Amino acid sequence: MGGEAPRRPESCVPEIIEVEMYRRLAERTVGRRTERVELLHPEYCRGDTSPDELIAELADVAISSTSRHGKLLLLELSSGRDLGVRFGMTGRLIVDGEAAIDQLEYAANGDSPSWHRFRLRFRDGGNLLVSDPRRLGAVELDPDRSGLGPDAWSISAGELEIALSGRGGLKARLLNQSHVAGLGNLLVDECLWRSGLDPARPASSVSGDERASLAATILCTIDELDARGGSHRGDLHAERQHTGVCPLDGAALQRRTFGGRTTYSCPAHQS
DNA sequence: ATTGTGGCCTGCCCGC
DNA sequence: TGCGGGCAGGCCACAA
Repeated sequence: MGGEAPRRPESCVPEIIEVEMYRRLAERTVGRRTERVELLHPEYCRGDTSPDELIAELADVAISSTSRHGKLLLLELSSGRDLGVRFGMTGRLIVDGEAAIDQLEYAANGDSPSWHRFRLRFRDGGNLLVSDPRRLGAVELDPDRSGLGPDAWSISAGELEIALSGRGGLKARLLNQSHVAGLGNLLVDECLWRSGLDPARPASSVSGDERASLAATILCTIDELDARGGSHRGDLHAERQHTGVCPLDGAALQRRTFGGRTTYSCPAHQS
């Protein structure tokens, strides 16, 4: 075996794109009525909702609509309440036995019944399932969204200006969900790489022109990677490794840590 | 108000 | 072949 190509499993860590895929899949549950909920791992119910309350509220209620704010998936219930689902780093949504990510990718990571944390059973016999090996995700009724910034998929230049105002590093601000909701480590690295901006720069040092460019890049990158199938399909992604080189100019990529997150950037064209 | 750190958890990969 | 250490893309609490 050659062993030249880096072996990195296709991963589907839920950033904004994956959660939007989950939301589209969850659309299949709209209009359907629940029969009961299975909280297969009680600790998966967090925040202000108790397991008993969750079980009671999700028995015999219809799904009215779905929405998403950043990485938070919301199922609006006919009772007027919302069911919020966070996916952490390893959460997956499966509706009626079908995953949002296409079969090949999904099979690469597999699935195990022991990872199943939460299931809504519908009266029609189908179900909505959250599978999450690491249990870093959670479900909660009426999650507080007041701390979330504007959704990255529709962020305007003005909203980005507000998000980047104040102190702090550029990457840290973009990752902080209270400033911009939805961007994760992969998308931020990809967007900054495409924009030619150094993640270490103070956020406030980004000029108006650079900000406008970054806002446009965020929108088109999300659209493009959505079309490609996920946030791990960025141009930079294959080079996110120790020997990685910039796909643009061939420079050896710089590997640093910001806020505990591994960051890859190009020292030649990101400044 | 913001950054940095550790913890939460488990799976996976690598080296021994 | 098996084992132990290190690492992981999110998020939260906490300290500084």
